[in-house]
Amino acid sequence: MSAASSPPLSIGLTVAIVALVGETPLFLARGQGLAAPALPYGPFDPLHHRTFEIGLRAFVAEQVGVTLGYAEQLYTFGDRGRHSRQGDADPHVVSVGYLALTRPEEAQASVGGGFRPWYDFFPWEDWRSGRPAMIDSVILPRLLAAPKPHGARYIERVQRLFGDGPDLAHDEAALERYELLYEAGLVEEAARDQRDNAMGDAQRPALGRSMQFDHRRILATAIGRLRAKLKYRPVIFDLMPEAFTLTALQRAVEAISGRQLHKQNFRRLVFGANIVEETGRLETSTGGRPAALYRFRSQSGEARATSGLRVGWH
Amino acid sequence: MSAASSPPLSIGLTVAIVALVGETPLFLARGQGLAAPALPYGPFDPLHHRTFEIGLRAFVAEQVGVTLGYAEQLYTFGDRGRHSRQGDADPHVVSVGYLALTRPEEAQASVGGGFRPWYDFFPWEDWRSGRPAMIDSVILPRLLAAPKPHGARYIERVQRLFGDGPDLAHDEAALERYELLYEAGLVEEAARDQRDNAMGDAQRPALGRSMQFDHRRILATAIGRLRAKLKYRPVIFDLMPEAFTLTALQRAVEAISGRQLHKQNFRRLVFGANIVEETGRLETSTGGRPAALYRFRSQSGEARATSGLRVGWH
DNA sequence: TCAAAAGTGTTATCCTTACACCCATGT
DNA sequence: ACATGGGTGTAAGGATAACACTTTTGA
Repeated sequence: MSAASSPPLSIGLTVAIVALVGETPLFLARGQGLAAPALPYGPFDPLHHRTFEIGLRAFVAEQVGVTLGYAEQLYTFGDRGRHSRQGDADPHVVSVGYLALTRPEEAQASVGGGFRPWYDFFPWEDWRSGRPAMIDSVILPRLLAAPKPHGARYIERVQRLFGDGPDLAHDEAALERYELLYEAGLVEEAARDQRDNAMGDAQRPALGRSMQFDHRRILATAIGRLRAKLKYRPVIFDLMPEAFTLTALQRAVEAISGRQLHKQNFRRLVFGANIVEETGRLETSTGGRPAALYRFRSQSGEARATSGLRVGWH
Repeated sequence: MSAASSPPLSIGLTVAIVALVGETPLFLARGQGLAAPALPYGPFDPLHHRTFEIGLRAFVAEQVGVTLGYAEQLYTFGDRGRHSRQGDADPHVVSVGYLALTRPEEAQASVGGGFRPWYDFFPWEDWRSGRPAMIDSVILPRLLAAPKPHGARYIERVQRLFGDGPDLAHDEAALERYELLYEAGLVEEAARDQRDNAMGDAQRPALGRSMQFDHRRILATAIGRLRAKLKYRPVIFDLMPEAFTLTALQRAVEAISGRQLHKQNFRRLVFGANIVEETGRLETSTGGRPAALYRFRSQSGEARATSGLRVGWH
């Protein structure tokens, strides 16, 4: 009856640490220069740390000197081969993926790595200036011309994830989109992972920058989860400085969700949720009329500072 | 850089297998009679199984003879002590929790365990006949009279999870509710897990039936996830027989979500989503006018058989 | 005086909610 | 005939989407 007879494995923690500087969503990457970047990861040692999250905060503080705010578990990645490289033996590391948020101030202070814009790795996820041209010029043609035999639902998935139907509002489906591109062999990781993949070497796919191991998949999971969470929990404020203008808040939500929002409706939403309060101060360096500075209204009251911003797109 | 230096741990799989017979949501429990039931669990061996899900299906088929339909990972539970009992040494089993669905036919055919109604273990989650009386008569008084010092947000959480605010529609918050009850010492597991808990032995809490280890927490996670999923993916059909009446479908959604729905609105929702099609047959044994039998419209077309049923409560 | 960004009032539209009612069958 | 559950039309109310406009600053 006991599960203790399973073979010993090592368990790792891998974390997507997200910060927002201005209108650019960033994540903390390890590895500079030419090599494909990786997410911070470290072993989980239950003798030293009572829970995953405690272990996570400890190794992040030690390894990269960043203090984490909000953290949540994403998914546990255990596929065989997920941690192998080239011709290595397979150590089979099972990894518990986490999403963590940190404030813009921390994004400067990191060591042994740097924060990078996440849309460099997922250019098809940034719809703030409208539907990215690459979807129609590159992604859809290649997806539909993909040589390999796909499942019955393949066309349906392509349509839902990249088509121009009403479901295009699905900003949360970042992982599904990445997985579709991976399956169709359009990201570099697909070619790297499968030697037996008889993909034409003629045109390298290179949709977005690639990462080591399955870390881009973990990052896609993090993006999707964060975008979903925005809508029902006020997590956006964990990415904001203490005080902010309403436009800055809107730009922040737009940056994370990768969608443009309607100004008035966004304001109504924010005020309706009773989620911010005025500081009384003004921000004058915006270039036009000075903007009122607000702060997050975390102090309980009976106000529902627990809800998120159920944005509907522009 | 490598995570391979972490100490060896054993990894288990624990699964909440859900079925629906009539209007009763069930899960597969191991252990009959007096002992607290447990969820099926088994070791994960990466040498035999390439992924968690493959390993899961294998051990479930072998152990309890049930064929799984839909399966999805829930959460990985790794807190120290989660697998200890009474005075045991702590083997620290990390467990990857899964939700799996199976058809009503399978619910009869299981061996070495049986399917049990999940609301026996979460009576406060069944709102189909209105707000359960026990919330006002037992849960709220005890939560508010809880002796231990709680976090700053405690009252806020009580209000949000069990109060009568507008957020009461939060059927998905099953895990949060269970955790609140656990923290307040109102479920048997809380007393069992903490010897140092100076809880008055006078009145045993016993809110709902208890389970072994942290399996009730995993089940709560499964319930919440399934309820959420219903709203954006047509998973309900994985719990239905081939053909069903619209009322049966409505009762199924009501059973899972624990809420009563409005007949006409539910029908409009179903037809609007273009998610079912008529079989042409009728069900006559319902007691009144015969009902049309429908089936799930999985065949693609351009119809969006991918969406769920965004129900709003009665 | 003009550009640039903040901030607001108001309307059209759709979706949600809920009322009330009719239909087909078994007893 | 009537009880039982299946099945539908339609109107009220509220949330959403988008229009166009005014205000306040710096250059």
